[in-house]
Amino acid sequence: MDDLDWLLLGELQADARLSFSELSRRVHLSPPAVAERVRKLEESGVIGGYRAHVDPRHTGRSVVALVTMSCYGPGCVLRHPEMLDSPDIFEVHRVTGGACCVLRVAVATMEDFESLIDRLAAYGTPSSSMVLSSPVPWRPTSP
Amino acid sequence: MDDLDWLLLGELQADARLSFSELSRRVHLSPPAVAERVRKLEESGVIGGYRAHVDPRHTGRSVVALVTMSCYGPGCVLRHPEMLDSPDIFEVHRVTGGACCVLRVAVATMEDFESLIDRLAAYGTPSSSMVLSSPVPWRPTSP
DNA sequence: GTTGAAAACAATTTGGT
DNA sequence: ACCAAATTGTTTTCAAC
Repeated sequence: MDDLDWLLLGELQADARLSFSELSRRVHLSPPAVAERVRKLEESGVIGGYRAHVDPRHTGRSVVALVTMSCYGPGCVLRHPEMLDSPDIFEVHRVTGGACCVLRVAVATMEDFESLIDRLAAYGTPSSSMVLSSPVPWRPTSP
Repeated sequence: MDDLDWLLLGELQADARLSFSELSRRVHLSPPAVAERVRKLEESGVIGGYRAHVDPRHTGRSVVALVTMSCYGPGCVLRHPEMLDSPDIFEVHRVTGGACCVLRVAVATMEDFESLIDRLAAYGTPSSSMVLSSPVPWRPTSP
């Protein structure tokens, strides 16, 4: 991971669809050199994939929330992956502190949200914070 | 947004580097049709960009946390964007509830984390949950 | 890591249903 | 809205260095 790798990572984080040729122009390296560096970044796991980013709010999922689950023991939602296998749940993070995990969820309506919370409540105590806006929706990893 | 659009979104969320030709094969549509549909998805904002996903933990940032900031009034961190302009802060979400915002942060060491918390404490009261693991690190948006 | 050439591939335009 | 065909251009991938 030298400066050149970070340059490539920066470009690909900003636009994952850049061709090796275009990348080679931007970082002033030959296309084969770029291809091999990117391949190594992929194989080493630094690049975990290339994704089109879809804003849930642009697809009818206008209710976004962070749901903190307090549930320990055998009933904990983390021990029931089928519950977490919902298209409404976009991220699950196990955390330290008074809660066991934090979920990022996005649904179309408050009614859907209520129903999701009801389902989650079977495993523990959900505590919800509605996301009003995201001043920093995302930032690239940099050195 | 019909079924075909969702099919395309699914493919591009799984692999943003697919060519229009390859996409056209997968969804059984001609390349020009795919190109125009994707262009429309981009222009309408449904596709917000294409990003290489870099796992911070693979780049030395092994300390990941969710930091909840309690700070209201003129001193609130949300009114000081320069504070949020840090390479250690990857997401900022304004939320309802007892807190004003939630930050996803990733740093190399606990020492770095301590220093970040110290800086944040100038604006309000940070409450940190360390991310132990992410059972669902990410899920694509689907209908 | 570079260069240059060959082969493969992809994007776009056109004309049409 | 879509397809097919052809053109044009680009990208990738060899090889040799």
